[in-house]
Parts: sequence; C-alpha cells; structure tokens
Amino acid sequence: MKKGLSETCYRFFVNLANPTRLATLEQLMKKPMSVNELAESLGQEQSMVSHNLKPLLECNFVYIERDGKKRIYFANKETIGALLKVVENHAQNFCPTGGKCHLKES
Amino acid sequence: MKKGLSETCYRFFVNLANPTRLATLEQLMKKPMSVNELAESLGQEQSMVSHNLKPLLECNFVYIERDGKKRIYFANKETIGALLKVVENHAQNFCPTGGKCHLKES
DNA sequence: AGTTTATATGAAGGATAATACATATGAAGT
DNA sequence: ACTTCATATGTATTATCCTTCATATAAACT
Repeated sequence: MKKGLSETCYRFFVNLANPTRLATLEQLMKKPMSVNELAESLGQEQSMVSHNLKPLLECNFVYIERDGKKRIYFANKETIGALLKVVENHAQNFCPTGGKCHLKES
Repeated sequence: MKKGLSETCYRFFVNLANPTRLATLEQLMKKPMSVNELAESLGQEQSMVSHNLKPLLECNFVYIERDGKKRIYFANKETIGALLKVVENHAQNFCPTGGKCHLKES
C-alpha cells in the first residue's frame, strides 16, 4: 500500500465514522456539555459516551474544561464546523437524495 | 440514538475511513486513472480496487468517463480538495504530532 | 459469434471496532 | 477519612467491515 496523505487522514476519518461520535459532536456544536448531559441528550449510557469521547479527545476534536466535579466538553468548532460545511456542500451538490442515499434504517 | 446531521454524515465518513479508499482518492487527485492503473499504482489487486471504488462512486466522491474498454475514474475535486484542506489545517493547528499521532505501523 | 481485455460482483473467512455491564478512579464536600 | 457524585476503564460479546479468491459481465475487435 502506497503511503501518503491518506495515512495522515486515516485516523481522522475513522474517528468520525461512528454515529455516536458524530451525534456527540453535533450536540457539542450546539453547546458545551458534561458527560452526563451528553449521555442524557443522546439517550446513551454514560460509559458509552465516555468511551467515545476518548478518541475524540485524542484527536482534539473536543477539549475539556473542568467545572467542579464535572468535566465540560467543548467541540473544536474550527475543525468540526469546517468539516460540516464540506459535508453539507457535498450533500447539496452531489447527493441526489441530499445526503440520505443508501441510508439503512437503524 | 438521536438522529440529525450525524446521520447524514455517517456514510460520508465511513466511506472515507479506509486506507485503500483514501489512497485511491489521493491518486485520483493527482490524475484520473483506469481501474488497472489504480491497482498498479496502489500495489493492490484489481478486484480490491473495484470493490473500494464502488462506495466512492455511490457517494459521488469519484465519477467515471468511458474510454473504449477502460473506465477512467476522476476524483470529485471540489469535495475531496476541500476535505483535505480541513484535515491539513487540523493537523497543523491541533495535532501535536502533525497528524501522525497514534498511527500504527502497518 | 467468438475471443480478448477491462471491470464488476459474490461469498467466505478473518480482522477490527462497537456496545453493554461491571468496576475503578478521582475530586468535593461533610 | 468517608461518602457521594462524575467520569473513566476493563472486558467479553456482538456486530461490522475488509480482504481474497473465484467468477460474472460487458464492451471492442476479429
């Protein structure tokens, strides 16, 4: 396998290719939240949210600020915002179904 | 699971979260190629390249033009170019290791 | 129509990641 | 120091995706 930019990108996209993590980022783009607030707003268990926050944190897609016992997670708006713009633009211009193509019901 | 933008994005990123497909896009950003040319330049089997081109095509990350027996694949430069810029920017600004963090040797 | 070349598809096996449950850490307040 | 609250981690099962080999399609040329 030839190596290049694709190698740099790989972890980046693997990290994003997960519904829980995408939903997490979506929530955090609206407002910063603690883990439990995230869990509640996502309807997921706390441990699952924690598990998925870890890779997001490692790649600096999110960052933390402490608030007493809580840890408030913030989205990296620069990267995530830019990314969402690309996706939206692609969906508008190149997806016949506006981004809903081949989507399996889950 | 709450549904929203994350749902639109999911297939998008799943599609990109694959080293073969990323390498394919990287090659096609340089120049359009047939399947066999791609296979050779990637050092992969033809069937594997074909398998991986399929989802790229479905999401319109690439498109085809016929040339006799060959099918020349083109990258969607608008989307892929914008995407790579976001990744590069993120790597520069937010990755301590410039995008090489936690990369396993393969 | 048959042959060759180019590409696509099917299906099985193995690898990898996601989820859920249980438990551990760790900070704050008493 | 003990308790409580908030979050993180470990592990096993399950689900998902990737790859490979074999085969099918399909166009162009004879």
